[in-house]
Amino acid sequence: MPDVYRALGDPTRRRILSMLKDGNKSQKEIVEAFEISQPAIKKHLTILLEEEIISESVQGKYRLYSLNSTRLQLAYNEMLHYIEDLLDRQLVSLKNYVEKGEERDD
Amino acid sequence: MPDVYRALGDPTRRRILSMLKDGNKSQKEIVEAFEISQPAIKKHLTILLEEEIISESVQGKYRLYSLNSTRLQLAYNEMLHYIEDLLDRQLVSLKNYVEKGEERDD
DNA sequence: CAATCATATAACCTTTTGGTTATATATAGA
DNA sequence: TCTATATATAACCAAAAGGTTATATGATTG
Repeated sequence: MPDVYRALGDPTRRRILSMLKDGNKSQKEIVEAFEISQPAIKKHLTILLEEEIISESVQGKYRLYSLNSTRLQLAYNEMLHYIEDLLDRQLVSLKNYVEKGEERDD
Repeated sequence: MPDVYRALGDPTRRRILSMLKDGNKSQKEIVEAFEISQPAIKKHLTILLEEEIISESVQGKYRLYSLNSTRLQLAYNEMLHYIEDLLDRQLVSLKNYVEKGEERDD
């Protein structure tokens, strides 16, 4: 079972994911958006692929990366579950929070 | 700002948190519940304390640990919010999920 | 106060993580 | 086909993470 925490545990990887939110990106584009080397980026991408948080597709000489929404949503649910269980009855405003998050406010 | 991903990123630490869900525990009790050494547990506790996910209170020769629910919830909200932001419009059934989770089903 | 029990700390080890540079491979185009 | 460009891989490095054992400290109790 893939480890979401591992995937999201690094700030560079979170920045990569945020980039992909705005549409698929080639490895080159990602590399150019950071100050670290291409092999370093490649390693982060490999980890994100391993944890199935992103997907890869080959297009000519380019590699395109995209968010794996399904997996992210699973991760989300997994985390929700875990914290729900932890906080149990003390979980006061989570439903509230999500509702606010989606439709902004009451 | 403390790094919640760091605190929650380790399975042993998540297991410790799950233990504390069932009531406050002394360090000794926690150590006994795991197969690793007391100093190893102590290190995990220190990290959780640093990130303010748990609190400590001295009681005689014991150290009692308890969940810091507020902080824990903030931590998860931060992570969940990040994922929400990633999924943005694609986040279809989150509200649904939470509602079902809370009031069972339709 | 001596012994015991719970916790703290020091020193050390191995593996993982996140990075590097140098170089190989593969595809596209002139 | 030769060249330029995109990506992959190898070899290496330093620091952090997660663990160990040995030992010190501090509180409780016989």
